[in-house]
Amino acid sequence: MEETKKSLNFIEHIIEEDLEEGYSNDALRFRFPPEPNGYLHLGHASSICLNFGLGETYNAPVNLRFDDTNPAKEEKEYVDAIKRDVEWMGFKWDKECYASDYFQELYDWAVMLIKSGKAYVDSQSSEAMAEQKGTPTEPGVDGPYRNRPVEENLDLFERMKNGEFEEGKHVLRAKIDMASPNMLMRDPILYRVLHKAHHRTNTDWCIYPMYDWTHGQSDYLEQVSHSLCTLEFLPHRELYDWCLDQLVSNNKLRPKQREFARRNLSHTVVSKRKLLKLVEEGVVSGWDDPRMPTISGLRRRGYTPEAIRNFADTIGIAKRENIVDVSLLEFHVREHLNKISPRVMAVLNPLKLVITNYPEGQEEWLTAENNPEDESAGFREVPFSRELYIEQEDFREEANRKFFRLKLGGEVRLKNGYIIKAESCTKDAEGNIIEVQCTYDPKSKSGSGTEESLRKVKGTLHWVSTRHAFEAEVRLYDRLFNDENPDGHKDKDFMEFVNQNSLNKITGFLEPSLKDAIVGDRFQFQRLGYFNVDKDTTAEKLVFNRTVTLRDTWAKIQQKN
RNA sequence: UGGCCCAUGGUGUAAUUGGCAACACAGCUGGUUUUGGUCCAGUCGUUCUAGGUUCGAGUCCUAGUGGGCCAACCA
Repeated sequence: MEETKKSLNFIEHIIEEDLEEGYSNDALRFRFPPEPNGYLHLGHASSICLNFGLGETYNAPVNLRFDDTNPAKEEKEYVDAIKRDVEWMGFKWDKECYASDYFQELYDWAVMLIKSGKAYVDSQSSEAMAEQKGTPTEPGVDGPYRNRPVEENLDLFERMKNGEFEEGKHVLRAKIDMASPNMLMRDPILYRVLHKAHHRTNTDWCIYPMYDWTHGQSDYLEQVSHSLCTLEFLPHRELYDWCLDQLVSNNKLRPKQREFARRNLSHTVVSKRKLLKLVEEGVVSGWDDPRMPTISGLRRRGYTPEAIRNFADTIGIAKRENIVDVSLLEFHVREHLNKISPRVMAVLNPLKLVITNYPEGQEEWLTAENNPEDESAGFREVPFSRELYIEQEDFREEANRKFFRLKLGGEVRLKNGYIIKAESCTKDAEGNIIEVQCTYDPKSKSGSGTEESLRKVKGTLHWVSTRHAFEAEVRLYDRLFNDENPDGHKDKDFMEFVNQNSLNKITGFLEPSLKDAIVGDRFQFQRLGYFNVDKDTTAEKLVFNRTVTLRDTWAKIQQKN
């Protein structure tokens, strides 16, 4: 099969260039390096697809590396959740790595740095150091400890490691240039004292390396060829390279850091800090609340890994600011779910429909196609009887020609069943329609092949038999934020845009075949949308999440009028 | 009042590296359809501005404009 030439993103161009300039394909290695301080979200999904995707196209290994240098924020719970999410996405990492595995090397390298006069122990307060650091427009000035003798630095650093000092008393700083136009080069802190247990090294260490003294070295130790991160790390690149300069040897590969723009999604936030706030303030039920843009939330909502990967591939990667429209994500779930979801009938806003010429007490089982997109999906039987539920929105006493549904005197087909005609309706004291009476054409049965069954009527309705249907909880979701860019307002906090009606729990009436559904099962409720079974399901009650609605042209027509 | 990064339709990304601006989504029109779904066809619309180099510029240069990042013992 001729494959159309795929266009490359700018990262792939860089790699192609490296390959042309003599990089061996065997030297390619990537990594996905999350900090285990929260759950992965759609932004991470993009990065995962980028790195692991590169691994697949170049047949190169990809490490999963936990950037765990801050025990104050990191937990094993997050490590486990991250591994689960990456696996669910369908990717296999080569090595499972931890920055904390390199603490000894990092310490040794720091000692080496001190010995060569390129690092010193600073004993000032953080305020004093901040003051000397200057501002983006003004150079910094040297601090009083900058020229501390090597022996004294060595002694103090060792005692920091031995736990002789409390937090904040001393730090180890690189000696670079307090006047550099790049703030990060103004003698960055390399090590700080933290008397906290680490989820892996426990209390073995009480000094912890900073990000900049860890990331490049970790890449180097793992021989990662291309270290990809988001744009806000661009200013760190100079420091990344400075750190590598201190320790790379000629016969080993020198990693390259390259930066891409993080993906923003409209009507949501993708920042661990902000997602954490939604969880802590109880706006959502947890990190895996189906409204969350986390991978675990999307999974619970009924999204498939394929949908997310296709989405990530479609939006690609670049260097400019962006807000990707959620409709693109929704397109990809629908596209996949349409292919794989069995069709079923469920009524969410029931209106009783009585077929007056259908014998009382009679029932029959009609044959229904499971998935018109998949011949192998087969057929099932659905029960039909005199009393049915249809959707309230599917009946009007009067309506114009654009309304393809049931109206008095009008005809409609009941999906997989008969053509019916509405004759009358009953109202309660407030004037609400509570029942519709209709007649059916016994010869019009679907699939019977009779002349009547072949008749074209404009509308087809889904339905359930009142006697056979069973109740289930159905959770309908709306976007979590009313604003397209909730954290894009300087004067307003993103929390102000939280949609108060993002969750609507209702009771639905489902066809009996659904009784055996188990957690995670996905269905298309015909004419309504895609739904999956939520983990809150119990032996007594099934709970469904609406993953996404079907495309709804009728809703658009109505909006216009 | 500094340094760095970025600028292509409503959205996201491409453009054989200087050679006919393309793909997907969204929107709109129509067709098919026992899901107002799917599918099919059509349509809409773009290189931030001003100069320059060139036979030729989205691509290179200069200036401007707009947006972003940088002053955590976070990553």
